[in-house]
Amino acid sequence: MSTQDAPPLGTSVPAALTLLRKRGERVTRARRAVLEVLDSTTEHLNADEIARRAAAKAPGVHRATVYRALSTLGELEMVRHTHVGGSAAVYHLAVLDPELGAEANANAHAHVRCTSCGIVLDVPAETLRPLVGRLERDLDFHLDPAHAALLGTCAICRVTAPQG
Amino acid sequence: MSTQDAPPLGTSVPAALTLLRKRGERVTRARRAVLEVLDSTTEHLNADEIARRAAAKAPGVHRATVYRALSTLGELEMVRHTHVGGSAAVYHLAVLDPELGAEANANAHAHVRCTSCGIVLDVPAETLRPLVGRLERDLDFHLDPAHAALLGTCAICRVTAPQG
DNA sequence: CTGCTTGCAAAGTGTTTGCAGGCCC
DNA sequence: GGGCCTGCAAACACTTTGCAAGCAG
Repeated sequence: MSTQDAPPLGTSVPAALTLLRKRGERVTRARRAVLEVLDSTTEHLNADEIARRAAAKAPGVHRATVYRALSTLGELEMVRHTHVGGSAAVYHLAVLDPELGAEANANAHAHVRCTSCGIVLDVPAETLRPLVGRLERDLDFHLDPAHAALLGTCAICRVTAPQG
Repeated sequence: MSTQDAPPLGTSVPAALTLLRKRGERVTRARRAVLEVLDSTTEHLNADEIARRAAAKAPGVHRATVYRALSTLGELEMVRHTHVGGSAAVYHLAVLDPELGAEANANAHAHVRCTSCGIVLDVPAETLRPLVGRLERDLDFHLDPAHAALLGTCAICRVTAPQG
């Protein structure tokens, strides 16, 4: 539907593990489980939910370990997270292309979240591009559009509870 | 510098208290202190810092009370808050015009925050307007540009620590 | 007086960290 | 086998809440 297909679910883990090893990082049960969880969905999962699902795949994996794994994978730019309002950060797999490395973020997108119902909507990176350019020029500020969600009210909630 | 002057510091409290009473809310020591703190600066203060300063003006004012006051004032649209990454929300006085009510938000602005040094920069509402319109059209989503800060890297940090 | 607000303490989220032991390479 | 990772528990930062007393209107 877009110019670039979303990566097929459940196919990125082997490449991710290879990349991990290539970077001198260890491949552990916990890290594999986290990657599998992230690779199995397109949802916006928070650390707690990732921990729950990871523990289902690899019993005993601890929440703290999931946080550490997400942190490590984040530093390696294999996983990205988004802060969404005041609540828990949500994580997703970066598009991993063994050839291109972590730059192949063709599915990079920003998020907006409805403060009324909590739904998170994806916004194509292209939509944010003008703003990115503007901030670059005006403030010399390099925006990372995917790192924080903007907030507002979705169509449904606007009808349900008009600008109360 | 802009088409609209920033409101002069230290002048909004009386009007705010009047508005409070007009809405049937009580004027208390804690609420007055919070309003005075917010009215005395243009900084981006979090609840903890507001509590610290409020306690200086009105000894005994408790952090929990400050949170409650900020919440109440927020519902009345006299105070706005911004979520900035994963850290504490920052609060500021909405422009209160007794004639116009809380809509007179001429100084409304969005924020961007440098993930490296933490500095928060203001972005004029005007800069976000195209994005607001775009989301309105594309997703029927009503964006509140001031409610969450976007993240990125500021000019100084980009030089100091070039892209990772 | 009435009951909204407060102070206090405690609980609730979300996330990080110190330490001893375990597993990857 | 050496040292990175993990499990656990505890600490941490931010925010909310139950309750009895206090003050605004």
